[in-house]
Amino acid sequence: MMKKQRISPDETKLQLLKAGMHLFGLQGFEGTRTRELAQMAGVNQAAIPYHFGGKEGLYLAVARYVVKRGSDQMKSEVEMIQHTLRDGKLVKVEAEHMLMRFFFAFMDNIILSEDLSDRSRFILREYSTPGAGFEIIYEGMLGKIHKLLCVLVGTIEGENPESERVILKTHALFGTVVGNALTRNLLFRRLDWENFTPERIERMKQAVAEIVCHGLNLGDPNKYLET
Amino acid sequence: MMKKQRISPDETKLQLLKAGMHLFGLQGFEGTRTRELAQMAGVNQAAIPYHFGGKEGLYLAVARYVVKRGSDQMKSEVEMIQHTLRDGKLVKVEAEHMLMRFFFAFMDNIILSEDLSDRSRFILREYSTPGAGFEIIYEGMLGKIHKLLCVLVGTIEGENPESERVILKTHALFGTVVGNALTRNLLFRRLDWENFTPERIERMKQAVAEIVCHGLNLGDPNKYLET
DNA sequence: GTCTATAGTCGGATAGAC
DNA sequence: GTCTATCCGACTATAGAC
Repeated sequence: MMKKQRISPDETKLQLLKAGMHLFGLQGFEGTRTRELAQMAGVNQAAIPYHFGGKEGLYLAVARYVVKRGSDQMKSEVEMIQHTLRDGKLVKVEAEHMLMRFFFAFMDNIILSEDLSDRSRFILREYSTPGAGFEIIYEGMLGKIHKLLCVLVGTIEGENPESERVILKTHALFGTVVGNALTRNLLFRRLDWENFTPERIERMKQAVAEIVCHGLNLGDPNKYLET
Repeated sequence: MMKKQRISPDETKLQLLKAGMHLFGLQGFEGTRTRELAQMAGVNQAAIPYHFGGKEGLYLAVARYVVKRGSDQMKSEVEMIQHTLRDGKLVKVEAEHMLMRFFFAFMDNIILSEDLSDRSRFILREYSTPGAGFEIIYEGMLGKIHKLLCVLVGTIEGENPESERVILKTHALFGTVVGNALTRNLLFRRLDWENFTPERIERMKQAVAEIVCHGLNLGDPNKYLET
């Protein structure tokens, strides 16, 4: 007993993945030093080239890790929807509830733990620098979620879920949710917040729900489009 | 005549600002090399420390340049709204039209020229890395726009424009617009687009207008919130 | 597998001629 | 003000002992 504390190889990799998710998300790829990563992970700097083939290898591994954790988290929501779809019995009223449930689950997931906050920052950064990382996240997660949402919106509106119209509308709707995460710093400034809390998220959900359910009740949209 | 082509100091600075807006927006601060910046600007690498005190000085100057150009562009819309507000005669129906006009102008501005595309990329990046640059953009532009939108939404809903409820709702609404820019790569993948065109933007406006005007027509939002 | 030490590269700022 | 050349610090990857 009491022999030198030495973590397992798997633990070394895991700690590096966590550190990478955090630091890459905050500072970007070039803005993050391998020494920082190693220090935060509590491992040696040389462990990065050894285990991941280099800094870039670690970055891509982090992207896959983010996808894996995100998929696990949304799994129950996604499976419920897919199950109903497979039965071919998805009707409007169910689609409505599933859409809202999904949005709310997404908002909870975006925010409510440090790990999740790291994940959302990492993903946000991928939006602005599409590359191999975005590819991994799109293929593994984002694309699937988006398609699923389009199925729900298409069902609600009685239209082809892969039509341009439904995709654009779904994307705009999704913006009400992801915008809260992507532009969180703007929101924080406006409300003098320094973080999200469960109570605040409930009030954000209320606002999102109102928009999704009936926008601003302005009547025929076309009257604004005839410019 | 025909003496050695030598650009003016102002031109040197301008070219560096343009190159900075483009490259910083695409690659981030650390991801961009001063040699790249100088080459794209067609000037000498040593001109960066000379004119801007260093790479970081150039970055902040770019942030101010982005604010200036953005303010100029939105000036007519903003002034029209402010003018009406000063007269104290803003009524619901006008607020509705102004809100939509503003959203549409914003969408046009986000997208429709290379310069604008560079600007929006630069701003997007600031969202994910708040720092001195975000400060400049918030103080000079984003905050003002957000407050103005809240006034419009508050007027439409007959509520205090600076109440948390109105701010959250405005932010969610604004998400339908900015989301199209922030998550453009997701949208492009889903629709097999490689860029925006005026026609595509018109169809995006249609989708945004529908959401803003009446969401998905789902009835009482509270029925989804009682979890 | 992990560690220390270091090699090798690169990038930003500077010096100084023009 | 602009240019070339260069310095100096910082970073990643590697070598090699344990």
